[in-house]
Amino acid sequence: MSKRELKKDHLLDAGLQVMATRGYNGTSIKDIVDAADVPKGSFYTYFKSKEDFAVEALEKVTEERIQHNRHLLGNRSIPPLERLNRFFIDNIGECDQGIKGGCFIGNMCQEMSDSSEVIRLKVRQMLRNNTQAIEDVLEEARLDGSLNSPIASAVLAEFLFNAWEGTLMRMKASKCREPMNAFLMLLPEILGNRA
Amino acid sequence: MSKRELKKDHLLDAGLQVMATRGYNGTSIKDIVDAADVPKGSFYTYFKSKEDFAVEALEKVTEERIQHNRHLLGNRSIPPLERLNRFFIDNIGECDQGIKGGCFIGNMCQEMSDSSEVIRLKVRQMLRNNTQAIEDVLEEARLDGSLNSPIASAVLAEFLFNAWEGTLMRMKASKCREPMNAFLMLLPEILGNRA
DNA sequence: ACAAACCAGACGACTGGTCATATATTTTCT
DNA sequence: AGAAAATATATGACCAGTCGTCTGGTTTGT
Repeated sequence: MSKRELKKDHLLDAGLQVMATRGYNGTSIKDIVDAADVPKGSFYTYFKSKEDFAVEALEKVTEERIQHNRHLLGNRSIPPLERLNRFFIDNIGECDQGIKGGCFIGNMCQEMSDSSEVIRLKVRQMLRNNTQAIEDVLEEARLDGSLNSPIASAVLAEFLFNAWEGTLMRMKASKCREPMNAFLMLLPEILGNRA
Repeated sequence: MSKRELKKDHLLDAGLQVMATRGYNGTSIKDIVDAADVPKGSFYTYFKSKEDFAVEALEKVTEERIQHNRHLLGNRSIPPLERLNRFFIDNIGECDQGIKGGCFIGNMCQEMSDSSEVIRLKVRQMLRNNTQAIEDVLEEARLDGSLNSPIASAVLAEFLFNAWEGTLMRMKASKCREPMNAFLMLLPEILGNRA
C-alpha cells in the first residue's frame, strides 16, 4: 500500500468514525480532516466530493465486514446455524460501542436514501451483500438438515437481517441491551428449532 | 383550535414532510418556512429552536399514530392477533409513500440519537409507546388463548417492533416491497401458529 | 528541470438565530 | 360604546459563523 493510499485510508478511517456518530449532514469536511489531522485543502486530493467520500466509506466498512464474515460465516468447522448465531452475538461487541454510532450503513440508509441516489444505490448494494451472506449460511444449513423451515432462505435471510438492523437502530435510542436480547431470544424460534 | 395553534400545526405538518425526507441536518429553517409558506421570522414565534421543532414534530407523528392505533389495535370486535396482523399490513399503505421518507421516528433515531439528547429521549419514549401498544395486544391474545408462545409478550413486542422498523428502513434503500413481504411472511411464524 | 502531489486561504452561498419595527388584538378608562 | 393605552404577534433585514468547493502557489520526488 503506497503512502498515498495509506493516507487516504487514514482519512477514511477517521472520517468514518465521525460520520458514523454525527451523520452525513452533521459532519463537515473540516470535521473529517481535523479528525485525521490532515490539512483541509488536502481533502479534495483524495476525494472528488463529500458524497464520494461517503460512498468510499460505505465500501470500506462493508469490505471490513466481509472480511469478518469470511472468517466467521464461512468457517465450515462450525455448524452453519451455530455460525449464524455467533455472527449476531459477535456483533454485540461491535454494538456495545455501537450503542453509540450504530451501524454506519443503516445510518446512511435512513439519512441519505432520499437525498443522494449514488449513496442510496451503494447502501442497497451493501445491504444485499450482507443479506446474501446470511442466505448462503441458511442454504448450507438446509443441505445438512439442520434447517427445515418451510420459508425460503432468501426470505428468511432478508427478514433476519432487517430485523437485526432494526435492533441496532433501537439500541441507539434506548442505549441498552434489551433490544439485542429480544433479538437473540427470537432467533432460534425463527430458525424453527421446534420443541 | 385557535388561529395560533392552527398556524403552528400547519408549520409542523409542512416542516415534518420536508424533514422526513431530507433529515434533520439536511433541512434548514428556511426549508421549513418555505414549505409552510410562512415568513422566516415567524418560525421563532412558535418554536424556540430547530431542536424544539423536531421534538414537537416527533410528538405530533406519534400522537397521530396513537389515534390510528386506538382505532385499530384497540378494536375488540376483531381477534387480537388478526388486529396485529392488520396493523402491520395497514402500514404498507403508509409505507408506499414511505418508500420515500420512511418512518420519521426511525429517521430521527438514526440521525440524531448521538447528537441531541432531547431528541434521543423523545424518540425513545415514542418507540416505547409503540412497543407497549403491541405488547397490550399480545397480552390480550394470550388471555383468549390465541397466543401461547413461551416467550414473554414484552420481548415479543420489542422484537416485532424493531424488526418492523428495520423493514421500513430497508425499504428506503431498496425502494421495493420485498422487505415488507418477508416481514409479513414471518409474522405468523413468530406468533407461533404451529402447523 | 519537470510533473505530480499537496495544501493555505479564499469563494460565495447558506446556516441557525436575533431584533427593531410594524401590525393586530386585548384591556383599560372615560 | 368608543378612544386610548398596553400587550402580543408578525416579519424581513441582518448577524456572525460555517458550509462544500476551488484556485493557485509551494513542496516533493524523480
